[in-house]
Amino acid sequence: MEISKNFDFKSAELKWYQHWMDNRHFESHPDGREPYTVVIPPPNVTGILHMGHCLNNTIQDILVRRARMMGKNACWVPGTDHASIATEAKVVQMLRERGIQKASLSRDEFLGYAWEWKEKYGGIILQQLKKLGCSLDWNRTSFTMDPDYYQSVIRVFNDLYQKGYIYRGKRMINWDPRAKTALSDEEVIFKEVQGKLYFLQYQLVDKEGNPIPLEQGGITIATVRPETILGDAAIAVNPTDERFSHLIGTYALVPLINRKIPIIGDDYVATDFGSGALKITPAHDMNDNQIGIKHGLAVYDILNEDGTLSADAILHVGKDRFEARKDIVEELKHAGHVVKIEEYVHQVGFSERTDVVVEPRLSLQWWVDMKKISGPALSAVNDGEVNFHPAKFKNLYRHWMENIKDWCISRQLWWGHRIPAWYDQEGRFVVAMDEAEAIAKFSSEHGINNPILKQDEDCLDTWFSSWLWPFEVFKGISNPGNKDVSYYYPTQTLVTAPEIIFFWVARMIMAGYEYMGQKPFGDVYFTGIVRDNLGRKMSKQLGNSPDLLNMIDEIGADAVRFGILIASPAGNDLLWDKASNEQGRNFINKLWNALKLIQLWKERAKDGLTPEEVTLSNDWPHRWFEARLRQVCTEVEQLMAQFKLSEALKTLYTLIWDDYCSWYLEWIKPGFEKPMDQQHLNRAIANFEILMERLHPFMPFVTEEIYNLLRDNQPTNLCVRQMDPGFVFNAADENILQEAALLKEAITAIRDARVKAQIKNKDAVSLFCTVKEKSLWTAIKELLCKQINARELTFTEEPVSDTIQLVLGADRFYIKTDQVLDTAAQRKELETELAYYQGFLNVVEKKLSNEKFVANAKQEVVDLERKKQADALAKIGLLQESLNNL
RNA sequence: GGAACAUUAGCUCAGUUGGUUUAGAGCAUUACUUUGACAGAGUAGGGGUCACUGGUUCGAGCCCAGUAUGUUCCACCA
Repeated sequence: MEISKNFDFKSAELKWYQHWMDNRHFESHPDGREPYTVVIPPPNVTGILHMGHCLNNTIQDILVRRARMMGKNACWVPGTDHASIATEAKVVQMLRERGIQKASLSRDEFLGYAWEWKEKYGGIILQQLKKLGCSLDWNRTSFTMDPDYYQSVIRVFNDLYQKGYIYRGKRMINWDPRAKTALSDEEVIFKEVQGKLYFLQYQLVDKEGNPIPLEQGGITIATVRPETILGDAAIAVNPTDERFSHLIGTYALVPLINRKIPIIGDDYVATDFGSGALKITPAHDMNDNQIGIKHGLAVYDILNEDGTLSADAILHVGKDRFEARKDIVEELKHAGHVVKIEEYVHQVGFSERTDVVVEPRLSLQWWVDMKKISGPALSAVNDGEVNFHPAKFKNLYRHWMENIKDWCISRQLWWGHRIPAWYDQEGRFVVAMDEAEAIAKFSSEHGINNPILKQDEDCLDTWFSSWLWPFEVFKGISNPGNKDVSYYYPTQTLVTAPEIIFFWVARMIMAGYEYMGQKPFGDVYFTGIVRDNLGRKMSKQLGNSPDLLNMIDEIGADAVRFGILIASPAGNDLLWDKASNEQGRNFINKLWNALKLIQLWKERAKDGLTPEEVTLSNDWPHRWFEARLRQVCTEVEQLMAQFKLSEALKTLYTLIWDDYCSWYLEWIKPGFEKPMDQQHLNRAIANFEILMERLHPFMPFVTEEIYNLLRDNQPTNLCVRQMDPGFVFNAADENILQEAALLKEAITAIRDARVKAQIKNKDAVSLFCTVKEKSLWTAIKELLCKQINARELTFTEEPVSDTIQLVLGADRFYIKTDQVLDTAAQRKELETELAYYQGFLNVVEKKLSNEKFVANAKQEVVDLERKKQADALAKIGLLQESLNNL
């Protein structure tokens, strides 16, 4: 059968993915087998595939495919996340492009557009995962706003509220003035900003408001946000600060508006920063708020939700906060309050989603009391119920969980799960599953018939739905105890990015224990962050993120999978470079060429060759390779168990490239134009099949294609071939592996000697040797001669003159050739080697002559050194002898 | 400011409880080879005071202390 020159990945990818789908190989149903369940970290419904997804999903696919081939019932659940803020922002932008303002739409109209948009563009990313070869069970595709899922989120909210774990409270939150929504702490990114520190003097007044002359002590405060003085409620000083302590109990006037505020003492104030006196603005600073509560201060909320100044500010009402800052500085200068202005670098919080400066703001929001549900989740990770890979994330997790803060779950958005709380006109509220239930509840609680209630306008934080993902994809809440959730939950492995350990992983563990009574997954594998070859994070702004789909199109999915994985050390970020794709492509080419050779042999194969026709009369190379194969399979198994996927792939790469192609196929290769023995061929094919089997989870398309061609396109599926669990390394293999090491060493050394003596490959030589293990060398001498183009191998006890002499371990070889030998070069060669061993011997003997070493070291260590010494001495002896023979 | 982790060849990394030939791999690089699966190949070589300074030990890439650099997380003193 004609084989194409190269692997045609384009047609193979289409063909095999379709074939696997047609044969329903990715579908899973509960049965008697052990399940292996993985839920995909749901990408944003609006997302498109990038390098991070590529890494993450390649890893999941490897785990799932491998489990499928190891007799497990593998189930990988796909789906998408509604991603409230990100999606709403995209819809708003789409509307703006069409000339529609969100503010002009009703909630229902807006949601109509949003759903339309979601149906059209949502889920593109899932189609893209197919290109990568991901073996997801597409029948199970979930979306966090599917009707059942939506209901479950509402149910969980109701349940937590009833348990008293959810409350409504006015608290300082991070406010995004562009998105006009609250942000959780995790959604705020602090950046270093060059700003100015303004030193402002406040007039001191007595209790009645009469000015105290400045000579007796005005008070200077320092601030980076001068506009917030309009919200000042006090000035605080440290009670131990002698400069100011006498002022505690007196008053100051806020510049420009002349509000009388008290001067209070609080040891929170640092004496060595700024002026030593701190203005307190309870509505606009987290710490000031705490101090305000402590001292019972008034609250002046000077900002509107869009970041403009409110009526409470008195001045500059309606002006943007940054405009107001500029203007107020001018006014303060004018009025003589500015003492000095210093350049100042400080950290400012920015919104992760909109990148505007976040405003700490007092606001009425819904909260989850996390301490109530975090306990089991903390001990689960501490006690190894849930294992993190790499383990270093365990510390991070513990630290966060032990200092966990309440979770602000309301978001001022329309796209998402609407908060199931209903209010009457007086602001009294009930939490219920729906409006009817709300009305009933309200009536009975407040004794009002047919109350007029209005549902909360806000939505829940996206993560408040995705924390239910591992069980709600199996309808664990909407249909409790169903067959699927009982079978598949808890899932086995979660593969995700370390950035969302708190957003998502921790919360899933909490929800798992709270609602299923057990952990959501046994292992969490944290992938690294994909960076470019300069170490920069890949991002749209930098434009350093390659177009993944283009790449797959250009070089093939298998090469891309290989490329990203080989560059991905366990537990580290990976610096990805296009060159690693090329390594993948070269590897595929190597596989393809091995296939071509096998196919060529198939055409020339004959049964029952005469002994003269069979190149190898014994099966030594097969026995060796099969031992090596078992050894590597065991290694790979161990590496996979530790989630060292990259190393597992490297190990297979070496096995295939070096052991199978470079050694094994060469060893069984018949002479030029000689027929191939069918028995040999069969074993080579069987071994090739096992290689493809073990490689398949990593590179599914090319392996499936080769496997089918090896079987001459009989209907087979590598995809669901079952790995033999008994195919593991055993001690009996050790012997032949060592023999092979000797043989390889001899071949390499003799080839090297030939090259150095400039003996052409086609010129045959004669080989003589003095060896210890004569029986071994007798068995493999034919093999050796073929590899180095020697006419024959003759055993001898005496030195052979006019030859190239080699010392290999305790054995010695003589290469006889018709060519004139360059004795000087040979001498140099031997002398270099001699010098090395003498140096080595020195080190060993130095050790052995150290009495303390001999006295203190373990006996086996000393024995080993003695053996090294003996070996080195023997080697030196042989080398010197060779030199003398020259 | 606090903490965690890292620092081994040009690059990316192994190096398992301190002794396993005077430190390994892949990629890159250099020289040579080359017509029978594969130049997208083969063979060989070069390249490292294992960040630095001390310490423990008969013995340190590995353990301890400190220093430097980097990454990440936490906090955010106005």
